[in-house]
Amino acid sequence: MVLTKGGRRMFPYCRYRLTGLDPNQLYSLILSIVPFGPDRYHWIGNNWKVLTELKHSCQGPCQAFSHHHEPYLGSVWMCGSVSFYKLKLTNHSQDMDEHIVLHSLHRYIPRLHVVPVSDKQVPSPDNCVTLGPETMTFIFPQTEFVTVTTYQNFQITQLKINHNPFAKGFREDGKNPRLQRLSKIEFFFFRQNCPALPYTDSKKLLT
DNA sequence: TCTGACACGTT
DNA sequence: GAACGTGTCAG
Repeated sequence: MVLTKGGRRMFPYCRYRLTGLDPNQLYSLILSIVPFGPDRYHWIGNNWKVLTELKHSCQGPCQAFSHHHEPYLGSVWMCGSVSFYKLKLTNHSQDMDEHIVLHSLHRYIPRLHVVPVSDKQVPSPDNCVTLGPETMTFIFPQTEFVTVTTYQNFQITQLKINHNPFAKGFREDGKNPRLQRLSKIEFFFFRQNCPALPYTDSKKLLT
């Protein structure tokens, strides 16, 4: 996931489908992002490798984000999928916009907290949700990610460009003149160095 | 490694 | 048309 000073949305974002809730009970949904470990990683070769094994965690307290629709009855939450697309990540430790502050080049994993809420304790800016003993927490290992400020892996970049509508302008079938100019430069460079391979392979070699 | 300006696309 | 969300690129 990319971190920026001003906050960057997660993509892909966390989306869940809930079942088994009490249809008549109010629930708040909280997403927290916790460190997978204290280690700092580097992209070396074609893998993430531990660069430094820190003896003491440099992470702050657990970071949490309330779903923007809340609280709702269990029957409402179970109607469809629940998305946290509005959640933003930042590496700015002094962030004042309620984004989740993370450290670059670290591994994290999101946790979903389903919090039963009584009618008398409806959350508000002055009354935060508390994760009590009745809170149900779910962790999905496949949602683990590494934070970066600059993409390290071309395949991930390409995956995001192909699936994120806001990055449509960078798709190879797009009409971005900037990309077309780069393609011509790459093609020229490729022909000078490796004229036997087709053009599509040259782009992989050069990136 | 990180930042900010930038062009382009979505909402 | 404005605000916002993207990856790129130069420094």
